[in-house]
This record gives sequence, C-alpha cells and structure tokens, in this order.
Amino acid sequence: MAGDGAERTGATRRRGAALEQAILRAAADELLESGYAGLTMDRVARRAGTNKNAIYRRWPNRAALGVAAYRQLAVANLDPPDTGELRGDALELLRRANCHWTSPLGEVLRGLLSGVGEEPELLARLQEQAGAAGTAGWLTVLDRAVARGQASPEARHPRVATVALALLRNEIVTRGIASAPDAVLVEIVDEVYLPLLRGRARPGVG
Amino acid sequence: MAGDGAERTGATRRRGAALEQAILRAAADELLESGYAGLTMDRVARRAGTNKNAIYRRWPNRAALGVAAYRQLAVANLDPPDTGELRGDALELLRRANCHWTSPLGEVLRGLLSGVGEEPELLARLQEQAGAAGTAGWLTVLDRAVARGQASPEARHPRVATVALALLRNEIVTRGIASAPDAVLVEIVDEVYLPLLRGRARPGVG
DNA sequence: TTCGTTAGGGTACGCAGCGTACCTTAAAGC
DNA sequence: GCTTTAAGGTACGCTGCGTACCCTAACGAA
Repeated sequence: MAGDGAERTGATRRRGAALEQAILRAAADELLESGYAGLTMDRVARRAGTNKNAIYRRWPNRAALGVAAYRQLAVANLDPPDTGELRGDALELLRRANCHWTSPLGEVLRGLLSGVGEEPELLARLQEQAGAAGTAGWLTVLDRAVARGQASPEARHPRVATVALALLRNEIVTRGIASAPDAVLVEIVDEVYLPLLRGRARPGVG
Repeated sequence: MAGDGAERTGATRRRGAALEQAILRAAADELLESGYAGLTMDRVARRAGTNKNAIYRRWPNRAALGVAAYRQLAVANLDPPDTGELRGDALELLRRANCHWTSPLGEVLRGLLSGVGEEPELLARLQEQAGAAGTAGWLTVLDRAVARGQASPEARHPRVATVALALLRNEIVTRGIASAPDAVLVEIVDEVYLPLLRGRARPGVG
C-alpha cells in the first residue's frame, strides 16, 4: 500500500499532474489511516515522497487538501434497492446510509465535517458529493412506489423524499455517535417517513 | 464585562469556587468575543487574572473548558408560542431556532460542535442542554393543538414532534450556513411537518 | 499565634503542527 | 545547450496546548 511514495528514492523527478496525484493518494491514505485529525502536512509530504512546498503550491491549507483527498475516496453509489415495497426500500436505503457512517470512509467524512469548521465553501464541496448522491436514490425509490400505487405523486418532493436521511443524519450528528441502532431506523421509517407520505397523499384534506 | 479579571491586581488571592467562577466567566466572555476557535488557554488565564495551572487543575483540556463555559451562557428558554393555530406555533418555534443559530450564542455552539470533534462525551453534554430545551417546546405546542382538535393524540411522539427542528438543523449543518432562509422554514412546515401530522392522524389507514 | 498543608501565581519549557522563505537542482521547452 | 519553470531540501517563525518547578498566600489545626 502507498508504494508510490516509499520507493521513490532515486527515481526521476515527478511534475504536474503526476505529482499532484501522488500527493492526493498519499493524503487519502493518511485520511484512511489516521482520519482528518491525524492528517498532517509533513506526513503527507513524506508519504508522497515530496515536501510541503509542492502541497502548498496546490492547496492553500490543510482543510482544502483534506477535502480534495476525500474526493479520491468517494465511491460510486450503488443502485437503489428494489424490494417491491416502499417500506423495505426505505429501510434498506437508511441502513446503507447508516453503515456508511460507520465505515472508515464515513469516519473520515465525520472528521472532515467537524474539522473543516469555519469554511462553508469546503463544506459545500463535501456535501455536493455526499448529499447529492443520497437524494437520487430516494427519488428513484419513491418513483417506483408511485408507479406501484403505494405513494401519491405529491410525495415526489426533494425535501420530503430525503426526510428519513435527514433525520438519521441529525441523530448521528446530535448524539455524536458513529451509527444509529437499527430500532431508530425502523422508528424513523414507521413513525415519520411512511406517515408523512400518507399525509401528503391527500393534498386537499385539512 | 469581564471587570473581574482586569482589576484583580493587588487584591486578595481567590480560591476554590470563587476562582472557578472567575475562570468560567472569563472563558465564557472569550467564547462570545472570539468563538471557540479563538478560545485559548493563555488568554482565558490572563483574562481571569490567573494562570493556566488553575485551569488545568479543574478541566483536562481546552474542549472541556469550552463546554463548561458554554453552560454559563446557556439561557433559559422562552415560553413556547401560542398563536392559536398549529401552523403559526410551529413556524414561530422554527424561526426562533433559526435565529438562535445566527446569534452570537449559536455561533459559539456551532464552533463548539465542530471543535469538540472526537469527544462524544462532551458532545452529549452539549446536546443535553441545547437539545432537551427544544423538545419541550414542541411537545407543548403539539399538546395545545391536540386540545384544539387540530392534531390527533398520535402526533405526540418525541421524534415526530421535533421533526421540523431536526430538518432545520440538518439544513444548517449540511449547508454550513448560519441560518436558513425563511422560505425554507415555511417549506419545512407546510411540505413536511403538517402533512406528517395529518398522516399520523389516521393510525389504521394504509 | 504559630506552623504545616493546601492551592494559587509566575514562569519557562517541550512539543507538535501550520505556513513561509530561500536556495539548490532537475525537468521541459526553445 | 540555455533559459525558464517547478520540484526538493531544509530551516525557521509562530501559535497554542499541556507540563514542570518553584515560590507564596490563604486556611486550618494545634
């Protein structure tokens, strides 16, 4: 692992994109090993077989490097589940999200989220990937439910679709935990998500 | 403000609770002025008219001091609104919460939340105050709505009651903003919160 | 009142980590 | 080959956390 950096002694000097990639990979590896808190510029430089100059020429500070490195780690999201019923799909999506927070990658993201702190620009860049990826799956699942007649078209509203995800995120953030118990997921789906969709099924009623 | 510390030259030496209070007040003042990011042990010590020893004898590290100091700032929460209708009450509660995040106090809390980072214990202590305070108001508002016949008793569920608040928090956290536009609050209430309560009004339907 | 114990005050230090400066040296382009 | 550009090496300044030591005031018991 990270062979790129270690065996670089005596080799030819890298430039431009090659070096940039090496730095990003080194930073990503450090993120996975030590999290954002343990990501230091010196160690990244050493691991990439270069020095801090090369890094600071490309990223203005540690946070920016962290966010950029995280992009390397961001994986393509899987196909949304299709269990044949809305409840099963929703639970599955929630469970996947819940697992993601526990994974090494999720841990990195949590560290990054809390570490980036005062820089909304970077935060936005993080959410772009993590957030947008989630929304699509929920809309797909909802579409299928509408097609099946298990939900009304009024349910198709981005904020509504991702309510369950938002609640899970809230649970994790406010409690400072890595993942929520499964019972919480079930509760979110049964006590909030499904009733909400029911409530939106009759737009005229009040 | 902070007069305690500045005029301490030549006075008698403080001990125990008196000194502890002085430190906490100094730390709280620093929090308000510079946020958690700007809270340094040296400055707190200087402002309290003491030195770092006295601080480290009481709190193990900066984060712990920050959280303890924040308690000093936490205000009693106001009475929940009573506009006579559920929608108005909910919107008002949301607007208050939204303002709170923008206030200096909210700024401190945000900084603290992101700064405490890897210490779930401290995080939990923070949420104890900030979180619990919120829930009560929502339950009260819901109770009144139930009494008026505007909501069914099934709505009285802690997770359900605070859904709007959770969504707002999610909005703020994921976007890295200080406060959400009012349109978002309205959307949360009209597109999610009220439909959800409607959906829970008929437990047997499916 | 005196004397020992406790806790505060003063200060200096070690250490880590960020970001910068400056010079040397290799790669690329003409 | 010669110039320009960018990488490498290294050292440094700075800030801030947490610790160590020693001195001194307050407190309490004899």
